[in-house]
Amino acid sequence: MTVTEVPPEGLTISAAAQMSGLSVDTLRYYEKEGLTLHRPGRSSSGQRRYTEQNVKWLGTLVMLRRTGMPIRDIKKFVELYRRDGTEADRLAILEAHRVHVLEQLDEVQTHLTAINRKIDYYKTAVMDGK
Amino acid sequence: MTVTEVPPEGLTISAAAQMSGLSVDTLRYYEKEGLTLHRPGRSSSGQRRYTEQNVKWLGTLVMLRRTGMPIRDIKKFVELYRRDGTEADRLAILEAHRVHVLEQLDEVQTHLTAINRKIDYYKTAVMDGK
DNA sequence: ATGAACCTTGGAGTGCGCTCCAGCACAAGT
DNA sequence: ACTTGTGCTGGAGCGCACTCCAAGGTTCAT
Repeated sequence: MTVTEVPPEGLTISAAAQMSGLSVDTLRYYEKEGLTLHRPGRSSSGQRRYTEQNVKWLGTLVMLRRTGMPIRDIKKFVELYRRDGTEADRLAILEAHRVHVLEQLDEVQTHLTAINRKIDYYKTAVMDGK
Repeated sequence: MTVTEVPPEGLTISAAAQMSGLSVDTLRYYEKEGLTLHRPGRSSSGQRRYTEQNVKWLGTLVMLRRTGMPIRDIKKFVELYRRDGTEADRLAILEAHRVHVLEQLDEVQTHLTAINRKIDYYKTAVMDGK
């Protein structure tokens, strides 16, 4: 039940980049920073091969990054993730992050209504000929 | 009907910083970058004095920044703002920005539901004793 | 009148998150 | 066989938005 087929021999880095919405450079950078849950395997000639599991984790990284979690915090999360019995800690991090995201959203929404007010003001001003 | 009194001689930079939620350094940086609508006046000894108008504009800058508008785009907006008859252009910029903010919000909200799902998963996992 | 607390400037430095590059190896299509 | 494309590494470079610093001036309370 995969959205897009991942062949058993794995995806090339460019394919994984396309699927995750990240750039090839970013993928290598994340790996260098230790953000991958498992490093992707290598072909006989040393090229990365991404499994479906690898790609799924990239999705998690995107989720965390695009909600504003800094690289170094993600790193801590991943390190936890790699050890068993850390479920409670992972939960704590996610819940703290959730609160953080909600605060962000709230602030942006407040500013958004101010933007809307300004837009309404200009719409009237422009309509009234300059 | 001002929220906090602004004396006629104006506020010091640190007072303006406190009111706007920006740092003193950021205030000077924004001014250097040409983000102020009007540069604040100076005391006899050359210290900045912020009027209520100045402080209000800082609020606008905060609104644009915290919704993700880059400094260089704000700069263009301010330059427009300083010229008369640019109301339609200002409106266009604000509307484009509004769309951008809505897109951002939407993406973050999507990721948020994914975070919530993960949290629910861990809540169950943790409850079931590790 | 001495010291702390504030302000000024120009410019250097920082942290973040990529992004790009050189120089090389391998892969795939024709 | 050849050419084009893709991949590898280590490391340099970049854009952004501040943030800090040195060196000095002013203000004010004790």
